[in-house]
Amino acid sequence: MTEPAGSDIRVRFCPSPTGNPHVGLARTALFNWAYARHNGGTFVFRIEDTDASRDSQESYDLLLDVMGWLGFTWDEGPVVGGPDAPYRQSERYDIYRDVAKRLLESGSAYHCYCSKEELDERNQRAAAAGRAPGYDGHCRELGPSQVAAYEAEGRMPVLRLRMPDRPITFDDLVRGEITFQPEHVPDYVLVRANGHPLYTLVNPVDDALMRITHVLRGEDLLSSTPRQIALYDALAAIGVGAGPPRFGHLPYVMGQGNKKLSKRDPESNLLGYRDRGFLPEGLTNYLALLGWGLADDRDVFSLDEMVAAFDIARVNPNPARFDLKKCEAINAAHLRGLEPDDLAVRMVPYLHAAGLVADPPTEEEQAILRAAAPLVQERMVVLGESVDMLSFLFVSERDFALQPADSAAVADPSGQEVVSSAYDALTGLPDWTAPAVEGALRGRLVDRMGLKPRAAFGPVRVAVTGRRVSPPLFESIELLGRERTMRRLAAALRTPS
RNA sequence: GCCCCCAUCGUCUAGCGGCCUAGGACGCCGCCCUUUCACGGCGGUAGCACGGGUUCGAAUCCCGUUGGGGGUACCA
Repeated sequence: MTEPAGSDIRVRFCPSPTGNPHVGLARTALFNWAYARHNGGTFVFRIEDTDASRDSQESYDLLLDVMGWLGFTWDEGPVVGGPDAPYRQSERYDIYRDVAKRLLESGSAYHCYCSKEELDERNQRAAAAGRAPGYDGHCRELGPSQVAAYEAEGRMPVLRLRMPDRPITFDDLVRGEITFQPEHVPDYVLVRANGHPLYTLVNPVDDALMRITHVLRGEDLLSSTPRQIALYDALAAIGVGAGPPRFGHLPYVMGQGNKKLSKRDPESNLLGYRDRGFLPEGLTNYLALLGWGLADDRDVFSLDEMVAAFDIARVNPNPARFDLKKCEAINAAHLRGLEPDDLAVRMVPYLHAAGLVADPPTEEEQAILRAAAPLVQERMVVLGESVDMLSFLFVSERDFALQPADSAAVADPSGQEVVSSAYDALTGLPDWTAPAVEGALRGRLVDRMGLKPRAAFGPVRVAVTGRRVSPPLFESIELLGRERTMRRLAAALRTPS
């Protein structure tokens, strides 16, 4: 086997369109994509939709959507096409039928007529006798008369691969050399009795046909690697492909406890991260950290930096637990690193979904957004939080209301006094800027009335923003404008306690 | 049962025989900054699963044990 290098490298990402795209999927896509881009190779995107009972068009659409969101552009695959089109396996059944036929003719595969019941029974007996279970090769060398007898019974055969009677060793890119003994890798089914090709056949066939050189996938597929290697060899023997690719088995992404992050686990739902307002660069950065690192002392990096440095040999084989807290921290770091104008743009879909701004925003909304972005930038972990932080700026005066849990701060007598004094202090303020507002309020409430800043500005904050926690007060007041600020202060004074 | 993979702070990890009284990050806890919340700064908490080897010397290499995970489908 010659080592493919640089631009000869071809990798693929080949999910099945079942259910919602999940985090593990994204991690596998990321590592494959980064490997291809690092080497200037080709990233092939293939859809493995041969299980009609579980696959759905909706899931397929979501897959494409999410790949675009994460920024994993593919060189060959759905939409963009390529020399080995089509890239949806459901459109390639003729190919599989033909390959299966040639595998049978070459003797690499054979028809097996054993029924499920017969298989179970023999397995049980083998287990009882202390032998390894698994297919026993019963139909390997059937004579013509035996075949005729089975057919006369109306049995329909499956197609099995004839596994070689020798150990299979491969050099895993992340784990090193791994060997399986032949007695532990029995002949397995490639094509169902009803003629439907299985994943076990179509995955290696397409890898061979698409000249895939490196297969990076989850470690759940590690033990199926030897049987696939045997198939790649059998395929090469009939002129399909050039033998097995290199394999690298990525560590699991675990959820809470010691369970693999499963598709039903809410933390695994990729769309949930987008809905909450994770940045694609934040999420991919965190995902990269699950088994890989840019440098000892750097956790926050861009996708470009990852591509430049990515090395599959430096991937850690340990399973990694998904830690939402750290994922959020990484995302927050990326959020802080954004240009404020960029942040303003990215908040729009979330504010729009909450009914606060138009999409695209009006010119006036845009101006407020740009001015507000720097105020909230270091206060957010995810973009969705912009809704609570900025709603006071966009909500109509008619809909403006104090948060019930916070309203006590202005309702009690001391609060009323503070708000009343603030109203007086701001009345007739010549220029409505944050420093001027601060000067007026501080002069009146802190210097003259002798209040602690906390006691002075707290009630004002609640009256004006509706919340005890808000962006910086004086800047917020400037942005809100004179008229709305005064109206809110006045309204707070009328608030019955 | 059998096969395969894995094993450093709570979590992600650095470490590839001496630089380790084990470094960083997240989290958590203090303190500072401060108009709230954050950001930022400083400090703290906490780990080499166990037992044998090999070696002058082991977190690092080997073997075993234990623990965890995966596979063992006419799913992918």
